[in-house]
Amino acid sequence: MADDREDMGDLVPKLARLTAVFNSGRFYARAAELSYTTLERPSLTILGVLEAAGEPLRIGQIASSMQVEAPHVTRHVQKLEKKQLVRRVVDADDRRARLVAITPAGAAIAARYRGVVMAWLSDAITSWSERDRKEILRLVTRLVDDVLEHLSQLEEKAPALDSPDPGSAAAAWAVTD
Amino acid sequence: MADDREDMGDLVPKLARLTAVFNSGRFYARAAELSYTTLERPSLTILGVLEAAGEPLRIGQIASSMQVEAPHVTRHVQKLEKKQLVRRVVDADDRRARLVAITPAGAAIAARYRGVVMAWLSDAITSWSERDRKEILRLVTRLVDDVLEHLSQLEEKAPALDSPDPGSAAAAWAVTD
DNA sequence: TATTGTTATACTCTATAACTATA
DNA sequence: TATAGTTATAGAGTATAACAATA
Repeated sequence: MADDREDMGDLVPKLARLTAVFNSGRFYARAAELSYTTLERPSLTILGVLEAAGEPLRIGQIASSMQVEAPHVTRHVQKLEKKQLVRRVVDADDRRARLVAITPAGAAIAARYRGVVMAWLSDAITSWSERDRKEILRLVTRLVDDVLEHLSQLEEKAPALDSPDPGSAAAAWAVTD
Repeated sequence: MADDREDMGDLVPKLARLTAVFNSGRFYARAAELSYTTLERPSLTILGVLEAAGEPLRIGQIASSMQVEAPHVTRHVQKLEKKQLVRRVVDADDRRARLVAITPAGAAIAARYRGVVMAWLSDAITSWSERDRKEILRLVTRLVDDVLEHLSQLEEKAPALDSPDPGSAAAAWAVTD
């Protein structure tokens, strides 16, 4: 168990760098430019979520998928609606909610952006074997699923951690920032 | 080739979600809480970079590693210095530069934070086989290396893309946002 | 009374531009 | 003249709180 964690410890800095690259303004700016879009990053992300889902989603579902709070999604959906890249329909089953649906114009932009990133990623790993390509797709897919699953489990049973027990062993590590 | 790209297309949304999770404020807030630190995220990232490097680094090196611009690093290094989590020494070889070195207190915080993330990641994949764990470490490591390599190649030969040729085939795709 | 979403506000993150000092 | 870094400023990204409407 301790050994497992040691092994995985090497993965943390790697993932940190990977996320830094994909999340960097530089990376986004370049991909957006090649996609001929002036949309802000969260707007493009929303289009991507809707495209991947293949069906209209609620604000809450989009927020959850993006790991952000709802108001953030609301604001960008409003901008997207003005540009007619999404449209909103009242959810017949629950009239508090309104479903966000991607329009053909929105889907075109999402597909173009994804195509740019895809081509770029593909170019980055041209030297990989067929087997390694299949493996990374399988393992990253599984990692995403398990990480999200684990995260939602933590959130269910977690809220008591706001004020840690000062007498606990963990608190004894505490170091002043 | 077109097929390769199709396959990798599935990887894009997965990576997007993975990076969204690791980069989300929620995730950071939780890990920081468990690490008993009140440092801001970029400060913690800087400590992580210094810890991983194992030697003092220049501002420019840290910025490059984080994929951000130098002024951003400067500001956070100044905060870290006030808290005595890093110290700065003039580079004897080039007196324009000053090396940023992590202090024992800073290293303690970085290690604790990494430990939290590591344990959390380890818990998320407890059900994985030994083989899959080794594989994801190997493949993600390779992916990071290749992606960074490819990115730096693009930056070398890229700057001409600011104003795409309006007559090109690519520009013909252009769709108004 | 709980839940879905919106509006208002503020803070964090990051880039660009202008500047200083050394090479 | 070019490079490493800093200071100043502005804009993008996101969270929290207060509210409205429906369940």
